[in-house]
Amino acid sequence: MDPNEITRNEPVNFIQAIIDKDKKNNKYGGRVHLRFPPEPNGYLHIGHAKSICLNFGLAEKNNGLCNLRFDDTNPSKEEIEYIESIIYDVHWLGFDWEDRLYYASDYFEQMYQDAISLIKKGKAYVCDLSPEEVKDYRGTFTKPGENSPYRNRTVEENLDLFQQMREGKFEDGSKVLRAKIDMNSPNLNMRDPIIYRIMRETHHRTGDKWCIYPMYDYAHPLEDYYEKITHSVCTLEFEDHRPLYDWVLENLNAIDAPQQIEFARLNLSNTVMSKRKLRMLVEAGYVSGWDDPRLPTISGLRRRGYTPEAIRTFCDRIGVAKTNSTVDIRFLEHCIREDLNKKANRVMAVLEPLKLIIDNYPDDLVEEMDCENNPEDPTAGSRKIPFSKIIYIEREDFHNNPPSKYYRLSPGREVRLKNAYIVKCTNFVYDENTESITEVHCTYDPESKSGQPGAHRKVKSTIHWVPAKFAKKAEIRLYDYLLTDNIGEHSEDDSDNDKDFIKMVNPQSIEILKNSLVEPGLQNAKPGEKFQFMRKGYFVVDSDSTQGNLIFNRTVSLRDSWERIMRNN
RNA sequence: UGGGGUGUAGCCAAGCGGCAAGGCAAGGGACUUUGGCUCCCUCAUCGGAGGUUCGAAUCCUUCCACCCCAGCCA
Repeated sequence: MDPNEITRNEPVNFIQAIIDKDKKNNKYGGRVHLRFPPEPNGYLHIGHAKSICLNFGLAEKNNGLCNLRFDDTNPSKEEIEYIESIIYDVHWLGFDWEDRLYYASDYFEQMYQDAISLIKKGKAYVCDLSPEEVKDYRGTFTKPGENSPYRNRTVEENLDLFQQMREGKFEDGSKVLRAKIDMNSPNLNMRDPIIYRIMRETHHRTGDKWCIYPMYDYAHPLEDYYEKITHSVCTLEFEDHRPLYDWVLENLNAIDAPQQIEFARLNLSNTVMSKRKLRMLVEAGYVSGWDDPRLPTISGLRRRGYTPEAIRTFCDRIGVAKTNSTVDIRFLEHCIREDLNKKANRVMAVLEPLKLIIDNYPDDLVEEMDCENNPEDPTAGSRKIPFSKIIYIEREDFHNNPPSKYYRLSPGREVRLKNAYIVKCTNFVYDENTESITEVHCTYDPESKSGQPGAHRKVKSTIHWVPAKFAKKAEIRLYDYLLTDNIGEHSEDDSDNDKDFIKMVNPQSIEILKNSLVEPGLQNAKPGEKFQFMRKGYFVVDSDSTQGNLIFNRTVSLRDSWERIMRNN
C-alpha cells in the first residue's frame, strides 16, 4: 500500500484535503509546515483559538510543524504586554512550538535586501505622492487607477532614494516604496501597492534601528517563505490579497513558495469578537477588564472556568469552511459541560439560603454524612459533610403554594435531602414585614438515612442543603450572555454597527450573590479549582478569591428541564 | 457599480452524478438520592428557475441573496 495513501473515517476539511493532495504529489517534498502569526496588538480570543487549533492541529495530524510567529511590522500598535499574554495563552491551550518562536522584525534586514532585489528588477519604485494623492491615483472599484508620476524612475534613482529612506533622510509619510504591478487591475490590491512606509516609531524589539517598516502584504509572504512554511492559513478577508502574496514570491523567484489558504473566521452568538468592540467594552467599563469572565477572550474564558480541553474540543467540532457563520454559544456551553461533567467534583452550595429546621431531630446531634464526590468518576472517592437540626436549603426549593409539576418541598410534602434523610414539611413562617418566608419546619424520617435499608423509599425529589452551623459564606457571581442578541461580524473593523452593538449589551450579564453558603470543605478551595454545585451548575474559584473571602464564578449552569417546563407554560 | 467569495434543518457541518452523515438546539420517552449524567425516539430534498442524464445537492445555463475589498492597519 502506498504510504502516502491516507485513509480516514472522519470527514476531512477542505484544508486537510489540500494537504492530502500536496502530500500525494510530493509537493514541498512531503513537508507540512504551518504557523500561527498574530500581531501583538491585543489579547487573544476564542476566534484566535480556532486558528490556533487549526494550525497546530493540522501540523500534528500531518506529522508536520507549526511555528508561533509575531507579525510585528507596525510598531505603532504593538506592545510587549501582548506578546507575553499571547505566549501564555497559546501554551495554556496546550500547544507547543518548541524552539520555533519567531518575529517578523527579525527579518527586517532580509526583507530590506529583498526589496532592493525588486527595485533592481524594475519591480518596485519610490513614490513621492502624498497619502491623499496615492488614494486619488488608485481609482475606485469602477474607475481604473492612474500611474504615479514617479513610476518610471530609474533603478539607480530608486536604489538611492530607498537607501536614503532607510537612513532617515525623509520625513514620515513623504515617500513610500511601491510594487510596480498594474494600476488597471480590477483588484485594488494590485494597483501598485505600498510595500514600505517611513514611520519614526520605536519598535518594541528593534528599537530605533529602523524608520521604514514593511507592509503586511509584502512582509507576510516573505515571513512564510523564510520559515519554509508550506500552507499559510488565514481568514477570508485576505482572499483578495492572495494575488499579491503570490506576486511577491514569484518576483523574488521563490522556490517551493508557500500557498495562502483562507477560511472563515469564527463568530459566536450573543457576544463580540472584534478587537475594537472588545476594547470599547473594556474602556467604557461595561466589563471589568480583558479577563472579565463574560468576555470571549482566552483570559476571560479561563477566569470563567473554561478548560483548554473544552475550548479545543469546541474548535475541533465546529469545523472549518469558507462559509460565513455564527456558531451558537450554546454549543460552547455544551462542550464545557461535557468536560466538567467528567472532571468536576460535586459539592453542595446554597445560592439563596432559606432556613429549614427539623423539629424532631436532636438539638445537639451532628452526624457525618457520606457524600460521593463524582458519580461519573468512581476514583474520585467520597467525603463527609456534617448534618444537624438546622440547615439551609435553596429558597426556590420550597413553595408554599406549589405550581403543577413542582416536585420539591411544600407543606405536607416530602423530599430527600441529598445524602441524608427524607424530610416532610409541617409548617413555615411568613414575615409580614418583608413579605417573605423566613423559615421552614420539617420532621425527618430516621429510617430513611442514605445508605441504610430504609432509604429505599422513593420521593419525588432530592434537594441539596448545607448545615447552618458549619457552612461557609461565599460570594457567587452568576453570568449571562454578554449580548442579548447577535451582531453580524464578518471583519475585524466593521464600525457601522458600533451603536447597535452597545444597545445589545445585556444589562443582566452579571448577578452577584453575597450571602451564599457553601459546604465547609470549600473553605480551602484555591483559585482556578472547579466544582459542580449540585443541581446549580459548574463553578470555579475566582482569581480574586481568598480563604476569608470566597468568590465563585458560575462557568455554566446545568441543563435545567424544570426551567424549560416553566418557560413553556 | 468592478473584482473576489459563499449559499445543505433554528445553529454549525459532511456530501464531489446513484436513492441527504454527525453534532448543538428543540420535542417525546426510559433511567435517576443532581428536574444533572446516560440511553432510546422524532426533526431537511439541498437559495430560485430552467436544462443535461435512466438518475443531480453534486454537471450546464440563468437569476437571486449575503459577505469581503477603494489604510502609508493586520
